Amino acid sequence: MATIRDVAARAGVSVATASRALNGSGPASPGTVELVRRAADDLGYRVNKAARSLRTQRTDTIGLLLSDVRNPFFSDLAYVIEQAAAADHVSVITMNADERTDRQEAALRSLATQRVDGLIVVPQGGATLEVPTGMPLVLLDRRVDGSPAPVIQSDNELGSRQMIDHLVELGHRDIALVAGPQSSSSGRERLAACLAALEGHGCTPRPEWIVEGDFQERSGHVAAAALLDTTPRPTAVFAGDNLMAVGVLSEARKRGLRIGEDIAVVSFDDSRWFPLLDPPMTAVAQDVESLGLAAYRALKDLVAGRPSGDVVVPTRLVVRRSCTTSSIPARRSA
Amino acid sequence: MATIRDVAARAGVSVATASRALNGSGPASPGTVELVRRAADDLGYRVNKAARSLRTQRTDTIGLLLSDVRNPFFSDLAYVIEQAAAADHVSVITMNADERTDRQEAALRSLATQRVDGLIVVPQGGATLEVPTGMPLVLLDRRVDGSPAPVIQSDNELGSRQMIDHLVELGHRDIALVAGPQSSSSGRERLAACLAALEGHGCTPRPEWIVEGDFQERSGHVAAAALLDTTPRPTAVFAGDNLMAVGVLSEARKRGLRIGEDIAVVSFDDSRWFPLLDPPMTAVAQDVESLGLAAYRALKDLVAGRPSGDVVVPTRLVVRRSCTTSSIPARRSA
DNA sequence: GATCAGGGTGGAAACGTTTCCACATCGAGA
DNA sequence: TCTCGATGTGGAAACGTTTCCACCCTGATC
Repeated sequence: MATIRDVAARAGVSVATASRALNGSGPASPGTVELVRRAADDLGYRVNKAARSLRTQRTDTIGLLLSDVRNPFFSDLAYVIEQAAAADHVSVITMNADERTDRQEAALRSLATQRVDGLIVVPQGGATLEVPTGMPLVLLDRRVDGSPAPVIQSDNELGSRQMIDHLVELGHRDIALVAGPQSSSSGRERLAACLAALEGHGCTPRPEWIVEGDFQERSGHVAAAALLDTTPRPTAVFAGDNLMAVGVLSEARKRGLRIGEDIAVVSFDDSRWFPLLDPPMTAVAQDVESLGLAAYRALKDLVAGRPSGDVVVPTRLVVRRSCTTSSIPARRSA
Repeated sequence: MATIRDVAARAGVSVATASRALNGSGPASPGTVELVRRAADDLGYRVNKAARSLRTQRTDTIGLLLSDVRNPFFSDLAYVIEQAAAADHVSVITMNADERTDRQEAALRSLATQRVDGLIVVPQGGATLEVPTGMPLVLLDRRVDGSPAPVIQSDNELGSRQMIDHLVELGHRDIALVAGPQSSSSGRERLAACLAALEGHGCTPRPEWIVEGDFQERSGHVAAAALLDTTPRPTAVFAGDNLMAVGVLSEARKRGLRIGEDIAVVSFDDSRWFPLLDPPMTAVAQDVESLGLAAYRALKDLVAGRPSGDVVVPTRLVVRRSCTTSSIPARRSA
């Protein structure tokens, strides 16, 4: 591959001049610029990022550490962030923690040796986030205690309240919660907000109606299996993310329950698939576009040395048909 | 951040020795190794990849160019490939072409300046794939004419035949096809195989029953809109990927058609969501794990200078309930 | 006509590694 | 005792950039 040396030689100028001409980083006569550009084109020259990084101490690359790429919520976030970064000619190295703290550590080590300019992390609960000191860091979707990094997240309190209010309005009083892992802030916040909202309506759930999952589909199954065997059975189940909702849904189906009639199933987190389910699922939609853009912008600020703060993005209730009222016992029909 | 110089100083050895000790790349006494290791640990030393790459001409990074991360088929592939690479301490830079050729070009340019060790690409149809000469390259899911790069893909011929045979066996004879873009090899192969299979059964479809989409959800809507207005109406629609199937499904629903009763809708490409749809969708499942691993292994071979060849991964028909027989006219009940 | 400002240019250092080469040490074999 | 090979070590070059600095012009200002 051609180096800047080759380009300079072909253009008949020095390496220094070639560099300035290509980057516009210093004085260079229009003629020279043209000459160097042409030489670079002819040779198919592409700057060597490793060499540039070594010299400039920047990589024009950021790290994105997700907890699960296969969760559409996160893959959509990755999409938005990658798009925004590409517009700035910044590359994104996406890694996966698979909801595991050891993977998170490994990924962070790897990102550190890459000397990425900054990091957007969806942190694993229960782990201390070991990031090289001085490395710009933005937390996405979840917070971690004691970290000074800005946090970009949905308004979990609002979203939870919207859904609980909706359910109660429909007449539900026996509402079960499949919470996210309580080691994660989003899991905690959503559960707490749901409980507070329920409390406000005077319908505190039975303890056995609160089950902790891990944001993955399997745990939705397991939780539903436990929940649906209780007597009395709850009339509605609110799952803490889209994957667990899917788990709950298929477990309920397997038991022959008609969703939306025998029992309501709803989800925090919307999904493009929800409108097509049987029946279409009511959900609290997160504004993925805003979340991703805010995270990228926050990181960009940090990298540029500007201060940056937390962002809370509002949620929106999307009512579909997975919680019609027919399942509700008469006592509440008043 | 500590450099190897600092480590060497702290361990009281030369830089050269420190490097050898840390990498095991040359002779070093056990005592020295221990000493250097400890010094590195104390300092929290992480090798600077840019510097290493500059010297070694390797980056231990590969590029993965996808056509659409938000398509679960591809995000699952990304997951598998990233996992496999991580086990080798290889990083993956994932980029998105968004099914657009200009984005593909931009991404390839960017990947070239990163000097990735190799490239796994899901190529856009209709574009010539400009990859730096000598750069190891593996094509995934789709082939491109004239490229000598190994191709890893599902057995489109088998999958198409499995599905057509199944439909015909159920009594369908009026089968419509929402094909993938004919600029992509997978789109072409699947359509050709479907037509051949239909021919074999003596039921060549009417021209208006063959519609070309672009693998995205919207085009499924559009195709279905056209298809469902024809008279006679086809009794079954076979979509070329999971996203277009979703589009067809929701369009059909919007028109009040009962899927699996009034009309059958099936898909090339399975999805974790398909079992939950209304009704659960019959699909040709691709073996994503095998595809991803094969692609990574092929690239690894190429990077190591070993030859590598095409891989065709078998598909599997997953029968659910989106194509029961009630929609089929009597003429075929014999 | 001398001075000055500033644009354009080239030489060379520096970034942090790895690795080639030369050298020293040591034990074993002649 | 001398040589030899193996082993461990350090110096220094090289990878491809960017950027500091010094230099040479040119044209304008005094």
